[in-house]
Amino acid sequence: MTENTDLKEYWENKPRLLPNVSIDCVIFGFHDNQLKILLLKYKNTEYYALPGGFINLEEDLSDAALRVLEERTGLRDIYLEQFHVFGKTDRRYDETHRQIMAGNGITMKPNHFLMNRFISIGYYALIDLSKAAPKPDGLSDTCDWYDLYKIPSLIFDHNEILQKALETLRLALDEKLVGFNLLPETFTINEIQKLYETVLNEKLVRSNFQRKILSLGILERIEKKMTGAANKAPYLYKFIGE
Amino acid sequence: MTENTDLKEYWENKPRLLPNVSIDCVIFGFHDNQLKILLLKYKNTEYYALPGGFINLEEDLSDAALRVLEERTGLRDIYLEQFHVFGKTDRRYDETHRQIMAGNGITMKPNHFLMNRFISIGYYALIDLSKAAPKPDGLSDTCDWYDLYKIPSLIFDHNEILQKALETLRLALDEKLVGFNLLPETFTINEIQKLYETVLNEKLVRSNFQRKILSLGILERIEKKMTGAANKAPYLYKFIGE
DNA sequence: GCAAAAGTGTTCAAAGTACACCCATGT
DNA sequence: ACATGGGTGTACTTTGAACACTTTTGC
Repeated sequence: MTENTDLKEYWENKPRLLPNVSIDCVIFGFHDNQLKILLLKYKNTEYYALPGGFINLEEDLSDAALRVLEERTGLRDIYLEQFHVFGKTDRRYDETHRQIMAGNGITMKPNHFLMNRFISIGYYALIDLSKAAPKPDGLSDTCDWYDLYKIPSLIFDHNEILQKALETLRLALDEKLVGFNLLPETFTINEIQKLYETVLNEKLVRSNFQRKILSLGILERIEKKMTGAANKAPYLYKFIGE
Repeated sequence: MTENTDLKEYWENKPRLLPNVSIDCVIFGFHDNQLKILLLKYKNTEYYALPGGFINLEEDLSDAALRVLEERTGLRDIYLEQFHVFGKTDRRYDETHRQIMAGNGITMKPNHFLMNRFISIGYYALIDLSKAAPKPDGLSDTCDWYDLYKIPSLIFDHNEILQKALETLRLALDEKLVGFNLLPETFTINEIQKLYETVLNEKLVRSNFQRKILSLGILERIEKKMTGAANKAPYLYKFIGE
């Protein structure tokens, strides 16, 4: 049985899933002083979407979110936070689903389980972009990073979901920084500052930021980092206890 | 057709609801310097529960929460906030459901829609207890206020849901105070302070609280309130623009 | 020495805390 | 008058923003 036969079988029948509920993951990745978002593009369409999935009948909600994240990035043990449930009655996108499936050579019966209203539970994650290995799902042909401030138009209400995730992230940045997998093992204060500036989309005062971030008491100073540049070498830091 | 026949019919068949999803409402009410919670007690059982409900197929999630609130309190246009989704696989309470139904003379078929895993979306509301007219639902015989710090053991994971709601409320108190319907039309600063102290479960310094709450810029001073007590009369306040 | 970036110090303002004092009210 | 609770003032501490100064590095 080829992989494609599996895929057709899966989508043409009603899988053993929690009906009418989906998960959407806003996966933030940081690199090159840019905050990026992981998006899928469905085969033979111009439809971009957040990585998402469904919940198996015997699967915790949070595990389902972790699974979606792992399937798309290969990463495990990642900090994931639930931020909102989107539940308007007009979350029903029969025609778009039909086109996505058509792009994969799959014909949907009128009573297909996707032909229904769905509520979607939003999760967000923050990762070190360089550690991820993005992988499209069966229906999409690309799974790539997009600059947060150059996001294409997304299917369904995914632009709204992304916006809400970003708001939540901005409010939670300080408290959640420890659990984040957004930075490499060791890093300079300047790198964290760039991260903050990118997430908040505003410039911060270097000297004050330094004190503020150190005062959180979550950083441990390691050795200096000789960059080869004609200036004072910054210290490297890591999160305490890691 | 008697009302009881309707009830039996409703619960013995699969109603047109979003399957496997429920709503639970943590309804906080303030009165007599006490923070209370609205709880149901199911007929002919010792089971206490948060007011809850299901989502009609053609109903927004937030409207469903508002409807549950109105059905139990008679109140409309109330501030409601979604705070968490509870989605563990063990949220499946066949035996308890069976007993609740049995208490109402209803026999559940083995494939009844409640005999399944449910995820539950938590909402919380804050109301002026004296404005509410609690009304049991069809399956319960009481719908009453319980002191927050004397909560009985609740069914399912409702104690956990309540705890999470309280944590969210404590963090959001300042920002959400305006939208709250937790106080009467007009009130004294002391009444708000009692509210804060009850919610936070700690004593606050009177003089400082006064300034802090006034500095929020959301209160408008009305006339004095002659209490008849042997002390200076406090001013009454109302929320600006109400 | 000089430019560039890192690290530290200084100053001022805002916000939060502790506590004292005065004011109004009914007995 | 005085006890009681409401309202305001004052002094101190903490937090945070603005900006100057010093240190380190490679050319």
